[in-house]
Amino acid sequence: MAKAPILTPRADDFPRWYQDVLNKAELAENGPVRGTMVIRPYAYALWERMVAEVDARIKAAGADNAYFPLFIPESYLQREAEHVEGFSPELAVVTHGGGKQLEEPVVVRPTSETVIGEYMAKWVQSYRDLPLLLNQWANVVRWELRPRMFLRTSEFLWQEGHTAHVSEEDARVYAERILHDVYEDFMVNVLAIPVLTGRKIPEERFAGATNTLTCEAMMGDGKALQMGTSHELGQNFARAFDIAFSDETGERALAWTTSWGVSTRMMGGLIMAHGDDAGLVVPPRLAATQVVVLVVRDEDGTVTPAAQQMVDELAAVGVRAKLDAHTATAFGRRATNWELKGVPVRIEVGPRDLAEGRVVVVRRDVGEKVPTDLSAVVATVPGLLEDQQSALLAAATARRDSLTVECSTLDEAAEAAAHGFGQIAWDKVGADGIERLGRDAVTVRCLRTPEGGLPASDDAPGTLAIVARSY
RNA sequence: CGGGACGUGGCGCAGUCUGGCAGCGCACCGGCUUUGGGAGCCGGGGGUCGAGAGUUCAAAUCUCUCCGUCCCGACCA
Repeated sequence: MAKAPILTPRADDFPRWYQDVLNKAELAENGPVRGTMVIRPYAYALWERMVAEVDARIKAAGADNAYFPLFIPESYLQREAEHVEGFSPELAVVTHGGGKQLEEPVVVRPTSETVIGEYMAKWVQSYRDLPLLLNQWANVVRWELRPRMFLRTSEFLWQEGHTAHVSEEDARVYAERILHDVYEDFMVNVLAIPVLTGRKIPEERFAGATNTLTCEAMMGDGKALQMGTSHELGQNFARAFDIAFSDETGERALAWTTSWGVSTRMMGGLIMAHGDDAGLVVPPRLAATQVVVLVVRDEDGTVTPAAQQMVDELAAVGVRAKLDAHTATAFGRRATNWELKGVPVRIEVGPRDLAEGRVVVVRRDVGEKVPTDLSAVVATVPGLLEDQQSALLAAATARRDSLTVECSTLDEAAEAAAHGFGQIAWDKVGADGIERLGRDAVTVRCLRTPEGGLPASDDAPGTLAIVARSY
């Protein structure tokens, strides 16, 4: 019997599908204040996994975690002209505290370049203090006109790295190292999302940066999502906050700084990159729960212990497994719920299976059901998880590539962006081209060399532009 | 911030045009029967109809103001 679909089909209404997934998979809901978001436990567990994986890579890149305050003196923001101009429209400003009007308003951090710059200036005296490599996990606030859960909320969680270096070259190399070794590596190998790394055009640069590098991913509707950025800040913040040091020759010099971040926006990317009409699809390496062992029914009380034993054995070989023995709820509903939540592998165990010495193993991505001998399950699951991990990346890559069109005119590029990405020679775009594409809500997502590398400048010869509609 | 749609138990909606006891499906609670893809039957509980003001004997329904949500455009991770 045909049931009404649980989720609005993606092809019918993608934004509605996204909302449905958030609700039905119990990921998040709106907070009481416009633009704020409550992250529910299942989604927060995924975020914690992202944090763990990204944090490990940041530490491997040599940065140390620290924490800087939520409140920033308004005057700090004003020290860097472009920075304050860029962020003013979206600042939350506290004017009262302790029942009195404050002498100087404090802003709730939209990002922490300014406070951290102030302290870097204190901590950096000598070239021997450099590079100074800091990171913090924090919440930030940017008042949003048009919030969308996870993608653009007024308050979001992120990681912001801030570094200071002796030379422009060192800063550039480090910003690129973060882009590739931390962000791209995490997104490709853990999130199974193929990202295009590239250089932002000046209009899309971070306020106060001299160069912004980005990871751009394609979502299920063909639109682009900026999943992470790494900025070269030149000496702009060093000058504003006097981050200066004595070099080897005793000369006083200004440091070169970088900053870089990824946020809870990645949750939105995860949902929209892999999700299907049955719900979320979580790549196994990310999944907080990789396997759910589902007791179909258990009249005589023998099935649940067998299932629990399987969970224990899976845990013993390093698989994050969970037992679902809530047999008061019908089997079909529970199966559907785990699919909504995107758990990579479901193992169904019922009395019939035990009698036959096997279980049914179901893969979330393709829905394939494989009867498997009880004795072989624990040994096959890790390989199954890895297969699914690579299948997700392969599928996402194939889809992106098939929706990426090489174009030779702006009209072709705009047409390509109606469905996916357009690739066009950057020198064919220019200011007029940006205006032309903008009429179709298409923007330049990033610039790349023909080999997929990072262009050394905004106008390097041969540079290609990736254009798309974007979130 | 402009254009459009919409706010009615937790979720999805009808009722609004034409004012007259606040309803339906799902979810929730209890009982029995069930359980291999969204269980069935019986019995329950839950809503100041987004907020405020106005018109009226009477407002979910008419008028005004405000707030919020979603979609489309200008800004962002």
